[in-house]
Amino acid sequence: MGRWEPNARGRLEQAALELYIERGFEQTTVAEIAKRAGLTERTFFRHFADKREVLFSGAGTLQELLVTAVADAPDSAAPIDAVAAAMQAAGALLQDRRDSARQRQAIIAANAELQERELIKLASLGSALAGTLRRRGVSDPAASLAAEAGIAVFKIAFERWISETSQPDLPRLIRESLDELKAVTAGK
Amino acid sequence: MGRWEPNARGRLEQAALELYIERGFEQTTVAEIAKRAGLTERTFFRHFADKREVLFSGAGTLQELLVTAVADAPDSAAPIDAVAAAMQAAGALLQDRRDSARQRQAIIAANAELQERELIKLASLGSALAGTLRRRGVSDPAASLAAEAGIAVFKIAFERWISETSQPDLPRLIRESLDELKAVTAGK
DNA sequence: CCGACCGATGTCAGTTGCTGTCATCAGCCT
DNA sequence: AGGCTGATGACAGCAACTGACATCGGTCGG
Repeated sequence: MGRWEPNARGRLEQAALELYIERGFEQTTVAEIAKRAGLTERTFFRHFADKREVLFSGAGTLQELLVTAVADAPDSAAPIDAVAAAMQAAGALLQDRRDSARQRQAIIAANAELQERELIKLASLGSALAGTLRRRGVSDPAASLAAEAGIAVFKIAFERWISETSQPDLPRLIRESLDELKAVTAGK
Repeated sequence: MGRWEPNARGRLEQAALELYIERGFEQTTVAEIAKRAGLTERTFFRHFADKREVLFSGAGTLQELLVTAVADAPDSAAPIDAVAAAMQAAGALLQDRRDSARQRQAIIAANAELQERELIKLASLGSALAGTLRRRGVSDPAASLAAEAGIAVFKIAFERWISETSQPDLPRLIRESLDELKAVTAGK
């Protein structure tokens, strides 16, 4: 233990989330976040690259999860199915945190800069998944397209999951979204 | 005519492009851009919402183009083919500006903030195309998926077009990318 | 047990993106 | 002539972010 209160990073995340909800992202200053966490502005920027990143701390873990899920898929699985299966596994983890997911998504939906950050995280995920598919022997245009298509499937399923008044099953929505994509791209 | 040199906006665009190439995006200040254009920093922000936007002034036009192309597609065209045809039309327009496209893409590739901006422009394009498809009678998950898939197809074709040492035909790359997507999503 | 070292934090000054506000100055209209 | 308008300049100010240096406990080798 150091001489300071423990878990500075966690306190900063918590404080930021609260303030973003209370007054919105733009109306919150980093100094306010730091103050609520009992720290200084400078320390905030030692833990997070910028004011947005505090909302995306879980992205790295999620990406690793999906990458290993794709890497561990049976060899018999087609690329798009390997990606979709990984997405369903991730979806299952989100299933019981729907309320926090909604809250977070509401914050992001209210601010363009946050949407930009989310999009680049998804793009990074796409590159990682494409790389994993290539390591499984999938050749290049197919690997990138399967990864991008998988992300599109997830995005649309996630939107529906968040916006439904009932509480649908996210993995099921992902599977349905994948089936819909397959139908839509069924060649003439 | 006013009392000032004409085409302030164009001069700002030109100056920004030059400086972004000369020293990179981050190393260029808005004050420098304005000075090279013979204007002030304040005037820059009257013409462009922020320092990045100056690289995306054509996005609106391109989006309108694609939306009308999808809207004007024959009723017999499947959603994904209507989108792909629109992408091919846009690709044909880019075909003879490959050098400037490469230059621009090199600037964007060197900076994460610019990549974020590009991604949100593509996302906005996706929403617009999905809306157009819906107006054509396509139901919702299919419309969004067709639009997103079409954008993925374009992204991957564009990357190849930019990175090839030879000078391939962009519309052809788009068609090939679409075929690849159809192959990849061919359900079992 | 002591002093050197280390890692997390604080302090402070500075740059830059971006905004609000008011002044200026031609041309245009009546 | 006089007033209106639209584009620009001038200036002050805020907030995000960075670099440099100080501080303070704990740890570890001697």
